[in-house]
Amino acid sequence: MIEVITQDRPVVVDALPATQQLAAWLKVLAEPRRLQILNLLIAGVQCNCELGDHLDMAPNLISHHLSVLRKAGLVEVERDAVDARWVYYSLNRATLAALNAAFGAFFDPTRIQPRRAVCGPQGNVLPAATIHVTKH
Amino acid sequence: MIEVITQDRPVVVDALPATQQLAAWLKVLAEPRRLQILNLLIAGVQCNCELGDHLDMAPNLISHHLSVLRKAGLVEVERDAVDARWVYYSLNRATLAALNAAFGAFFDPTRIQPRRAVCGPQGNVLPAATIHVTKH
DNA sequence: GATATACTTCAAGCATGATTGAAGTGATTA
DNA sequence: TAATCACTTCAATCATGCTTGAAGTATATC
Repeated sequence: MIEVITQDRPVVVDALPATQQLAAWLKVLAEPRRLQILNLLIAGVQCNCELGDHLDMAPNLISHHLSVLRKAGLVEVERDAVDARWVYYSLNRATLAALNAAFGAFFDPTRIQPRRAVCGPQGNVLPAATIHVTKH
Repeated sequence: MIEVITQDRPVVVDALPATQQLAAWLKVLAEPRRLQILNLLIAGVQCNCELGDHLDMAPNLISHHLSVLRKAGLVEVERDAVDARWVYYSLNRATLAALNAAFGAFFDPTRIQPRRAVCGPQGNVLPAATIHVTKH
């Protein structure tokens, strides 16, 4: 826990469970192929083979990514009642809702505070354009 | 581009710019320390040294992560007008708004389509609980 | 039972990127 | 001008995890 002093009372800028949970979800989502898989699941595509056809990926790789998504609670698994060899994946709407809530809470524009001049001379600030950007 | 057939008209499930852009942002955000840095920036903390104090990180590492955030357009840089040795980082609200919009659009619950039985016998589905989970 | 199907798990190889210490840059002060 | 300060860049190490091919599992069919 880190405390930042406001006018007269401390505000907690937690290093915290909520942020950690969001970080864990983002790590799972920060994979282009997993996002594509989610995109297909959202569109109603559900079996390993068809996901592979659409994304041009080996079935074991699809299986791996689906496993990661499943461990994160984002997708669920079912087997076909007629022929149980077929496996269908679907979205976990509750987790998706929690994810949306966590993301929205963290990046809520109204949370943004003005600069606190804790270090530095006094904090009169130059426009960004005047900065010397080093080229290499 | 991938086309999925709905009732009577094709719906584009693009492999697409919007998803690619979101994936790029998520990759930048999927780093616990960067999320913590953003969290501090949101709380009004802005110079490298103080971020380092709060997060117990070396200044060069902070600098590295801030550089990644800056290249993603999420933060901006300014130098102090009184003493230009001090550098202040702040959030780019426009990019943050675009990020929120992209995330919200991708994970919009109303986008979720019901299963399309394209492969598999017919798609009568068993509850997830009946699945045999292999242990090792 | 033997074979086929749909998928999963395992055991590498490999690439990306976080981390670290040292050197470098720009600005200020003595 | 020399020294200091705040920060950045560089080079190298190291860890995480994606990817791939092979082997394994569960289910269904012959």
